[in-house]
Amino acid sequence: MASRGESELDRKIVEAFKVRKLKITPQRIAIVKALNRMDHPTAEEIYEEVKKEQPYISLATVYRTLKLLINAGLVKELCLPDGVIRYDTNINPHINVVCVNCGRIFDVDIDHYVETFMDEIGKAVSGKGFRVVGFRFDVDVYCENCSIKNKQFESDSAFADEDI
Amino acid sequence: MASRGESELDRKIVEAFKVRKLKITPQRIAIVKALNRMDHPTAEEIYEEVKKEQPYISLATVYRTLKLLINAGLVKELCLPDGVIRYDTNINPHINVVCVNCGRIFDVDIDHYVETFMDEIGKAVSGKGFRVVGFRFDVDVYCENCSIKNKQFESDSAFADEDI
DNA sequence: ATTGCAATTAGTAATAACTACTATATAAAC
DNA sequence: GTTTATATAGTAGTTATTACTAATTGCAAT
Repeated sequence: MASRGESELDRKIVEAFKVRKLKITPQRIAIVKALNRMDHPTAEEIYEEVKKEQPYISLATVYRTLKLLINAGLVKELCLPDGVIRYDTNINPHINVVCVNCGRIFDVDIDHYVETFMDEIGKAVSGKGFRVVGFRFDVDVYCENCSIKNKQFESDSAFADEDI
Repeated sequence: MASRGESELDRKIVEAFKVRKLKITPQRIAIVKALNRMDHPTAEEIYEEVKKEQPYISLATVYRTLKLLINAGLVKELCLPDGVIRYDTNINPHINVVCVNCGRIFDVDIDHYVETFMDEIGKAVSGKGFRVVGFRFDVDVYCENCSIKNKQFESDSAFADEDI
C-alpha cells in the first residue's frame, strides 16, 4: 500500500518540508499534487481542486500552504492585470506571456537568454549596489486567436508605434 | 488668475481627456498633480495626498480617476510582492527594481536595451503568433542599504547560485 | 505501540482593497 | 444662462486574503 502519502510527492518538496521541520499532512500533499496538475491556478481554483480529494479542507489551509511553498521557493506568485494572484510551479527563469484578451498564460522558456538579460540588467543597475535575488518578466500580448478577433485594438497600446 | 485649473496640467493629459470627452474636474486635476509629485504611490496614499487640496474628495473618485488614466495609457499599475497595487507615472519602458527588504522602488531606464529585449522575446515567442502590446519587468534586489544589513539572507534565493 | 506536545487544522470572524450604487452636483456645449 | 450627460460624495457591497481559536494530528521520543 505505497500509493498514499508522501511517497507520491516530489523528493524535492519532501526535502524542503523536512528541512524546515514542517509536517507532511494529507492536506499539504493534496495541495502540492493539485498544483502539479494545474496551470497557473488561483487560490480559489486550487481550493476547488483539492476538495475533490480532501472535501473538508479549509480555504485558509490552502492559503497557508501556498505561503509555505512560496517561502520555500517552490512556488511563485503571478500578479497579472486582472488583479487575481495566480500560482506558478515553474520556478525556472521564464517569461509569462499573458493574453490581455482571453487571459491565457503561456510560459516561455528563456534559459538561453537569461544570461544576456542579466548582463543587460547588470549594466543598467551597475554602480547602484543592488544585489539581484530574482525577477518577474511578464509580457502582455494578444495571442493568435485573440489577435484575429481583435483587429480594432491594434493601436491601443503605448508601445503600438514602436513596432515591437 | 491663470494659476488654477487645467492650465497647470500637462498638455498631454488635457489632450487625452478631451479626446475621450472626459470632463476636467478639480478632483481629476488634483489627482494628476498628486501623482506627478509622488513616487509609486498606492491608491490610499494618493487619496491622503489629494485630500490636502480637495478635503472632501472620495476614495471612490481616486480609484475611478486612476482607472481612467490607466485606460488612457498615462499611468501604469505595479503589482509587487507586498500585494498592494502601486501607480507609476513613468510610462516609458523601464525596469522596476524593488528592494525586497525595505520596499523601495527604483526606476531603471532601459531605453537603450528595449530593442535588444524585444528581439530576444521575439525569438523566444516566435512562431506562436503573439502580438506584443506591453510588458512588466520587475527585478527583486537587496538595495545597497539592505544588502549591508541582511548578509544572512545571502543564499535564500532560487537564483543565488547562478551568480546574477 | 503509546505518549506528549508543538504544529496544524477547520471554521469563521475580521480586514483590506477595491467596486457598485444612488441621489446630488457640475463641466462644458449650446 | 440653460441644458444635459458626466462626475461626484458617501456608503453599501464584494472579493481576496489574513487572523483567531478550539480541536486535532504528525511525529519524535519513549
